[in-house]
Amino acid sequence: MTRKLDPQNQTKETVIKRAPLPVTHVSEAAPSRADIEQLRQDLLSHYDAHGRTLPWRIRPEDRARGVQADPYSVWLSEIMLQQTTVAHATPYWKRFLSEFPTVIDLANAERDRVLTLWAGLGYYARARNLHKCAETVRDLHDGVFPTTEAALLKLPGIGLYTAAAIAAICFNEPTNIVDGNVERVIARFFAVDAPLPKARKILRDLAGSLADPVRPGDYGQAIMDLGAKTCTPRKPLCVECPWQWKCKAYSLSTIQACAVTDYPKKLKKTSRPIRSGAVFVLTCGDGDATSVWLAQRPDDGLLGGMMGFVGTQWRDMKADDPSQDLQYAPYPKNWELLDGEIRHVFTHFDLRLRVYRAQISDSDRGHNINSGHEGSGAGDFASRDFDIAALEAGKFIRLSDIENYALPTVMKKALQHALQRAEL
DNA sequence: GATACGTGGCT
DNA sequence: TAGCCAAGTAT
Repeated sequence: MTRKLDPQNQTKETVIKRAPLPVTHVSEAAPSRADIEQLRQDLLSHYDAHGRTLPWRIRPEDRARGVQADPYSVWLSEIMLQQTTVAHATPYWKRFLSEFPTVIDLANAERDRVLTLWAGLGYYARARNLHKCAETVRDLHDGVFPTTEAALLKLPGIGLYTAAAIAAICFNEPTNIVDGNVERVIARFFAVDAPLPKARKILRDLAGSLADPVRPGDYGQAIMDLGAKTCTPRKPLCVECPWQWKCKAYSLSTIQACAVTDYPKKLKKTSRPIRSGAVFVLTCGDGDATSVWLAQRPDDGLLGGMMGFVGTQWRDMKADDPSQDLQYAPYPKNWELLDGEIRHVFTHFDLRLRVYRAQISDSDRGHNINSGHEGSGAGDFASRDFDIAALEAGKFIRLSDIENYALPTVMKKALQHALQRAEL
């Protein structure tokens, strides 16, 4: 039996024949062939009996009849589920599929519309790549998803995990599906002492040694389910685990040498720095006609391509200087610094955001905002030069229409803050 | 290989 | 509260 389970590791013939397990990292030798067969069977039986019904999965009875999943909806789910919980992603998946029933529909959509539907899901590069990927499938693949792991891997936003998952689930290719769940299950099963993230390669190889080539998609989903529902990060339910009989961490835990949750070992994360800055919420009109000034952020970097309020840079607390805030205002006006701060957590920093607010009349709007070139006076804030580029990129958006714009959560918080404080 | 990249839920 | 975690990818 020749099969490739790892696109990064294709030089050798089979998965079973891996490099010898490094004794320093693993507490026990690899399971026997017979054990591996038993483990596969245990997991798949467990999956057939208890597998979750998720909307992008085909139903068990259809699966039994050999029906294959739809690559478009599986791909959509896999991208959305990257670093995201099922509960959070599911409503988005339904909305996307409803508005874009096929990959062609998605490719033909405006990117801004895609970003709007994605708003709130986070990691917005996923949405930009999602659209790019759909365009690629439309333009380079006749509107049909490629069917191999290697070809899928070339598409934007599809990495090692997603390519393996789609190829296995939709096309029955015997790939090695490794996500965070699998890493945890495998680290416990083999009691791998090497800490994450350095242990990735070891865990990947160990995972590949167990992966089932006959039902690769079911196996992959089964082991991910096992990690999500049974072999959970905090309180694993070893009592119901089909792999308990061979699990090294469980075995060690029964002789009180360790707890199952000691695995996977991981390096301590450095604490998140705190950054701060300010945003300016400029409103125009009132009541139902209230509009706010929003600009599209540059395509690259944080919240790339999303809409947001104009503001200062977000800098390390120590480098942030509130006395300079008004130089970044989108419009010369008597800005009110609102009480309180927005707090928002990003992956790599905590943000504290001051919110300024000002209101302009419709006459101001017509006269100044759209021309935006005055500012020759000296010293007077009301006549300074302001950021014309930011102005030209922005526009007034009706609050009643704001759901049609790609506003990330941090900006929604700022808007809420400004509107609430304004009422006081 | 390390770092950038969102958000919400749970303890 | 503060930290951890969730079906990772791109650079």
